Amino acid sequence: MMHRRMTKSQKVMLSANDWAEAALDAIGRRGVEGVAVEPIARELGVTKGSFYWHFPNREALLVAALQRWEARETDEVLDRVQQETDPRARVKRLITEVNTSKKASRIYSALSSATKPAFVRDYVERVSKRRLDFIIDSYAALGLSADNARRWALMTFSVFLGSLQIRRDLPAEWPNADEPAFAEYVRFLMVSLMPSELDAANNTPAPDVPEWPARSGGHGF
Amino acid sequence: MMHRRMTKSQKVMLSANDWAEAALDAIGRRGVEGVAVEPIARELGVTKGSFYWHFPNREALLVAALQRWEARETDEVLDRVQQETDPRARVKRLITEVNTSKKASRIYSALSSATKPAFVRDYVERVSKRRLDFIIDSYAALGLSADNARRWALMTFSVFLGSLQIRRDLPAEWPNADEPAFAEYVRFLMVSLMPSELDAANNTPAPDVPEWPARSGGHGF
DNA sequence: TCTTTTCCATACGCCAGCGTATTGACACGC
DNA sequence: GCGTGTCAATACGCTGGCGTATGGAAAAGA
Repeated sequence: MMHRRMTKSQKVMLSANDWAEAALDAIGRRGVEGVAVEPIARELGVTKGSFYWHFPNREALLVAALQRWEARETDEVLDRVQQETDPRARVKRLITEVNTSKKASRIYSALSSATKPAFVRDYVERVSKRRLDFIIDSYAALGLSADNARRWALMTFSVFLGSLQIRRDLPAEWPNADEPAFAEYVRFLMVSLMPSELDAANNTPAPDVPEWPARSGGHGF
Repeated sequence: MMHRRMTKSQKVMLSANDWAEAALDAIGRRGVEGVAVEPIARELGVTKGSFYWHFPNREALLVAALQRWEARETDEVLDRVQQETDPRARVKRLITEVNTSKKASRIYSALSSATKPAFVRDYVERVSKRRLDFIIDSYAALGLSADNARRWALMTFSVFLGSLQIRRDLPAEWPNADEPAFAEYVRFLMVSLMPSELDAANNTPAPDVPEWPARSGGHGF
């Protein structure tokens, strides 16, 4: 529901949110350093005279963009996954979520590798921690101990983040969502990232296994 | 073996490699955009008069830094892992390699999210592909089919990349290398990222498993 | 000794982006 | 109509980084 204010002889009036959204887009396309007032103004078809009415300076624009990002990455994304009540379905949803919104993943990685405005790291840390905690809770809901849930969650979160990076750095190696190889890989990951019932029942604090344990079943049939 | 040329009254003379190395360091600390001639010159204790004797422009410096990076990330790192002949030991080495050289991982992620000099993506793609291919070969050496080796390798590479990102974005959530939790997590990953002998024997092109198969054994005892 | 080469400093012009100041155009209340 | 508030254009100074031009000092040959 875009509530565009039209005035000045049918020309679009910009709001602070429009600028924040454009800044987020710039982060995804050019990185945090690419959030420059005058280039974004050109993209929006105005001059920076408009910007400095809505914001005091560039840093305020970055903060606004980061607040929007944090809200979206928690409320929206997590809510979408949280609709799944079954923890297994949650993990699967998380995996398939990798292939949605290439733009969102670019923003995430751009913010992750950003260093210059120091407060960016705070937003990244909060969003990342919320995601990890959510996965931990999902595994805990399966009956795993706290330590085991944390281990599974760390691995699953790593797969999630790593998959985003592979899809960007090696797009040719990543199966397309419409190919059968993609569905096969998702099923493969589900098997690998889901503990068995025995794991849930046997909650040892440390995996007291021999060095290279032979695992029976699970993959291959 | 640093072959430092000392002249001009005991002042260190810089070489092109010194500049390239400083540029790599700048990439890790400030990102690709942070590779600026004059700031690096200040860090090296010289002026840009020195730089423009060794390089024609900033782009040449970036190319030199990227060439050094590509050489190091393939020859050195892979050779270190390749010394392990056992494919299982290779994967374990790769996992523990996550916790070494925080600086190298920062460079990797900075280059991954870089967009402005387009040729950066070529270097990232080549290095990433070599790493993935190496992991694929390692799994293939276990007797897996090409498809299965690729699936396992994609998952392991994802875990590797994702772990680097978690260690940077959520350092508090990542176990320290000296804590017992780290060793436990490594063993956990080894179990999860290693196919069983049954998998190697049963090379079905697709994991023909039920939706949520029950896996027996492996974790928890 | 006296060139020549090597490496660096200094000074300059240029451009892009930040932030400010000022003005202007339109909408709306009265 | 007339002020007032809202949003944007224009013009300006400032800074930081790029690239060039030129000079200079030390080392290396001759």
